[in-house]
Amino acid sequence: MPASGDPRPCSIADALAIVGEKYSLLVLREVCLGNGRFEQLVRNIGAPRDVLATRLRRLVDAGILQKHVYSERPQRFEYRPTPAGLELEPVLMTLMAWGDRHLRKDDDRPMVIEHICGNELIPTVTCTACGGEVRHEDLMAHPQAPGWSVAGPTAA
Amino acid sequence: MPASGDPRPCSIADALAIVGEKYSLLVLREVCLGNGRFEQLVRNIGAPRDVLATRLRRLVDAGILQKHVYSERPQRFEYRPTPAGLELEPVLMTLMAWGDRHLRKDDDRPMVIEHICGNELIPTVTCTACGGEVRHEDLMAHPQAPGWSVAGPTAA
DNA sequence: CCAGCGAGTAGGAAATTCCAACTCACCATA
DNA sequence: TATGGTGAGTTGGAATTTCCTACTCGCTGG
Repeated sequence: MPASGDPRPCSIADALAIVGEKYSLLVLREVCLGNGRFEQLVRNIGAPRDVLATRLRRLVDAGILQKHVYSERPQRFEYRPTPAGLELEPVLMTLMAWGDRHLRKDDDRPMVIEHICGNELIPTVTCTACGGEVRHEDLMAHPQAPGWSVAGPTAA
Repeated sequence: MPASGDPRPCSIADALAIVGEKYSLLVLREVCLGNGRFEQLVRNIGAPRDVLATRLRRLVDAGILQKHVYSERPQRFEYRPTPAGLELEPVLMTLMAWGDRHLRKDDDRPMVIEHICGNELIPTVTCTACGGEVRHEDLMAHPQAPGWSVAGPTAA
């Protein structure tokens, strides 16, 4: 992903420029689960080792992961999410829920997340101000910068 | 993205296999904004036309977009999100908010979304059951299928 | 001394992306 | 009826990335 190419200023594009490359979000999944060692990542994600090394460098540079030494002599590392990285976990949860709903028949979810409240986590994206669920019809886009021409129902 | 490669059964990986390719989520952004025509997509996303054509085919096949005829003779199309596609919009909003928070200094957000409640949308991912915000420390992963070995704090 | 593990690097084949140009159908004008 | 223009792609090759296998390097354990 050399040039962003995106002619619009957009935080979605910017975010994807960092975590949108192949494997990056799966790395984050593993790291959030505590499986942050290189060999674990290779095994659990199934990514080529060199690509993985590149991704890890990038995610560390971006401040999403941190390289943690879990053993001096022999020196061994583990990747852990930074606070910024942890803030992406809700994105993963939302994506997982979407996949569970739309990509699987029945209830054969490969993974269930339990929330501290005791229930299975079914994430909902809500408006912080009013608490209401975020639905397309309730949104209105207001471009703040040039480069945006919005046409449709979500227009400004 | 030929082989998923992911040796684990995982709805995050499955979802990313569909919408995780370069440009796919940007296509969804534009389409949710109502800019669903091929030429608009080319201009607004900055993707090569051939790649875009491939992505659009894939997203339609996956049931995320629908090709809509807005003019017979000359035949002209517009891509629109299906209900399944619209359910990904919260993912985009969450990603945008993350980008706004971590990738930009100050408040130079390129786009502000207004919620129907009258406030600026700041999305929060919450637990549907208890309404609490989803935070890493409050989650516990329970693998339902073989292929999972979880080590860390979020372990089962 | 030899084998083995973790964490990568190196080299080349295979697959994708990128770019510019081209097509095809149709309309508008003249 | 030629001439130009638009929308929605397709095509052909060059430039990048990915993928795969093997290799390295530091260190430990027997």
